[in-house]
Amino acid sequence: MNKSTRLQPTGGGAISGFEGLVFRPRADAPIWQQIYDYVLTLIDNGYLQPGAQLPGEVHIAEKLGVTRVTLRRAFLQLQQEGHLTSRKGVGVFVRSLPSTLMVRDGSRFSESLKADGKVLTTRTLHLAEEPADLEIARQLCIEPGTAVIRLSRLRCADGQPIYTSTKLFPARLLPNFEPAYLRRQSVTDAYLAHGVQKYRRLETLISGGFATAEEAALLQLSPGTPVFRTSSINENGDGARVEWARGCWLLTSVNFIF
Amino acid sequence: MNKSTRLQPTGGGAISGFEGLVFRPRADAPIWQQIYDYVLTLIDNGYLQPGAQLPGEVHIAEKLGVTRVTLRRAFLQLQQEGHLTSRKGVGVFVRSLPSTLMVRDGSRFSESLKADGKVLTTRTLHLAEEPADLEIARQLCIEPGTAVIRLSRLRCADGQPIYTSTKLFPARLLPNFEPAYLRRQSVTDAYLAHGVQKYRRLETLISGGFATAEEAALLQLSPGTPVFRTSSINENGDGARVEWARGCWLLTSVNFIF
DNA sequence: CAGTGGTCTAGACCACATG
DNA sequence: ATGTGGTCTAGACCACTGG
Repeated sequence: MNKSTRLQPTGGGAISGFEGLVFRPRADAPIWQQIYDYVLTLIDNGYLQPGAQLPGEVHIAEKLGVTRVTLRRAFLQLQQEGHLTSRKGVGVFVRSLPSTLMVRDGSRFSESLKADGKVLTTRTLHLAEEPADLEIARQLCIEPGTAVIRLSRLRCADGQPIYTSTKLFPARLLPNFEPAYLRRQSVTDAYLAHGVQKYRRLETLISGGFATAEEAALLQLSPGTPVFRTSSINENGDGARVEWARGCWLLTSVNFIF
Repeated sequence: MNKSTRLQPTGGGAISGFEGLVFRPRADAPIWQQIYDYVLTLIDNGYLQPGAQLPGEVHIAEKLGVTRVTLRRAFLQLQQEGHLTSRKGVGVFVRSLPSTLMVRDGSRFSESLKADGKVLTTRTLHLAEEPADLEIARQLCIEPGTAVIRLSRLRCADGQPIYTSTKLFPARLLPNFEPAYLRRQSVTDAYLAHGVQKYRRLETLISGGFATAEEAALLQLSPGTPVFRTSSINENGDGARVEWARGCWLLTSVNFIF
């Protein structure tokens, strides 16, 4: 904890519309941290609903009796933790954090994604064939240049983006992938249509990183927000590699269990 | 990527002592991001060695022709990614990122921690008996109040703190833990001394979070830096739970493989 | 066009660590 | 006593979005 700063807290007030909860700066902690706590409290207590837009920064800063710089220091942390999102020229919004999804391994993530009471939806961003580059070829144990199917998706829980994934399949093993998949946006369906009843997770790698601009846009985060990155490989019953998947997950809303 | 800002970049220069690499602000990206890149380059090229102290912020800011605020925006990101650490009243230092350790599961983390060529050291922070609280009792399947052994450690690679862990053992199963452990600071030794030859990982949970003040101090990070959190349980050959371990890892320097 | 967030400046005071 | 990082202010300009 960073101790600190003002001997005589001056400001005070409340975000317009939430006068029920007043902000009273103390002298024992940085003001931006107190604003951070204040906004979190507003969210936790339902004053700020998921998806709601906050008043403008200038307005809030004035109400709280601080500078925009100080306010934004608090917002920065809140954004990095996934509680807020901002869209330039538009506003700052509350990002409902899906109180952490449990992701069990053993099969594919998308299957084990069990969200208690949450509605999981899928958006297919990209689906096309392409030649395998060196990295893809290495992961799938095929020759570079071989045709592979690239599938990029965005998965949401209750409308909030949770993770994006890019999967790559050897086209030879799944020649009729597209129509089979598109019927219900289900990879499992596509597998079944090709007689792949069983597959097993060969290896899963979890690492940490920071959202790129594209990832941030998809997940409705600020660029630089910390994320999980996963990389996993599936084999079919014959021991052939049928899928290489990479995922990008919001750090604060997922638990992995193995 | 945030496009932006200055039409006429004014500043320019180099951090004192690294005149070999000059900082030339462009107009197509935020200055703080360019400083971020600049410092990363200095580190990558060996101008800034691990552990080295940077010149004062005022000095650097002046040299680069920016405000301290702008400089600190870059430093903030660098700290959150684990490249820099700062100690109040002392200075800013380069944190050598151990190019990501691989951590394989299946046994205990500490055993599978294979760092290519890195010297792994252990610092025992705390070792004592205590009564189990509700959470501990639940995790270890014992009665609340039963005696447990708490062991907190800090592990470093090449002197750089990588992760802290707190392990809890039922004292009944390991009555002679302390001397057996302390001989080589090895939990495995303590197990062997009690005839626990085999144990298996019952469950591992990986989540993301942000370093608390204590964690930050131990890991030499700034508070609020994103981290991995792990929680795992080990059983002995009889199916009894012998260990509940929680870990806190620097997000950017660890890969988990399962 | 007006309003929003993103960036930057130029100053200032503070707590802390060190010599 | 000095130098460090941590915090804060008051103002400004910009690019973007939407009506």
